[in-house]
Amino acid sequence: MKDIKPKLIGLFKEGYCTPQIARIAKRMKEPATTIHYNIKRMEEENVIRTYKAVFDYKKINEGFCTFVLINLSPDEYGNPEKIAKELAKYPQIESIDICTGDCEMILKVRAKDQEEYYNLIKNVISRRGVIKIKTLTSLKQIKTEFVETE
Amino acid sequence: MKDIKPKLIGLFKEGYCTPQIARIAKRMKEPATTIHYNIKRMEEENVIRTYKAVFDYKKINEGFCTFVLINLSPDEYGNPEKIAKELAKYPQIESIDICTGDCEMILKVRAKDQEEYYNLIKNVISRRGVIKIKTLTSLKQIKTEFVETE
DNA sequence: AGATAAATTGCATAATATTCAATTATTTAT
DNA sequence: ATAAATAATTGAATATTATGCAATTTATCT
Repeated sequence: MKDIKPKLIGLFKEGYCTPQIARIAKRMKEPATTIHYNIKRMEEENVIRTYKAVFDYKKINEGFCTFVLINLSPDEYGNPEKIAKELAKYPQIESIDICTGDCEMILKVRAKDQEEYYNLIKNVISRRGVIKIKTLTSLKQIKTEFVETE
Repeated sequence: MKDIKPKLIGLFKEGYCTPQIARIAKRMKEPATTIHYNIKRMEEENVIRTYKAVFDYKKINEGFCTFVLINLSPDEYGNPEKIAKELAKYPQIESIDICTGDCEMILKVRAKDQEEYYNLIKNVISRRGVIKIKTLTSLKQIKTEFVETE
């Protein structure tokens, strides 16, 4: 048996999906060509970045979700983006934002469990320039990526 | 001229997309029927919740992004989900999580600008049961919904 | 090991996206 | 205000792609 599921999940996290033009056309009561034209324009203008899947993360072994508030040392204030872009490579990190307020950076992280998260903190997130980390653990997700999770 | 764009954005936020089976099959060097079978199974098992678009939010008038840390009054600790589910109706709210740590609930919000966000705080997020709100404003988004942004 | 269920696959067909050319609407320049 | 140019809409034809089905292989259970 081939282990297709993990590969599919990988591809679907960032793309490999496409709009359902016929269904949209029916729903909006417009010709499919009109819908097609408008969508292609939005793609060309980069209004739409990608089409992707949203998962039940518990079911794909990413049930442990946290928000990580990060403080940087003053020497790093100049280019927080350098650190951010390195972190972006890690597939457990759903989002990265440079912030104002109590912290300079906020991550949303999805790991298998507390242990995997701990390793991520130890090996990836803790690094020169990061002087403080505060974790808020999600106990229950009501909505994610604009999708209500029942 | 028809105003198709906003309607498309609404549909694409939560669905109206579908996997590109042929492209995945080519990429993974497997027969399309095999890919099809595996995807359908993941859909039936609700491993995949939906297929959707990811936007350049600045370009769709949702450039003002914040994380909102919410404290609830002790009387509401019993069912934070009630409030959460009411908030979930609002399309500006990308995610809602019930948390441990410094707050009981954390939202990710995308509004047009500070003014629209202010109105959301006043009219929607502030309500009986919410005793404290702290906003962290995103200055720059490096990654969102698992997708690196530019 | 044999029986049962699950997964993989090729082929045929149905559904869908895409191209193209023509028409209509909108914007720009004079 | 009008003409010219550009952008958006559309239907019909075609090219791609998903899907259903039956056969085969692989895995699971007793």
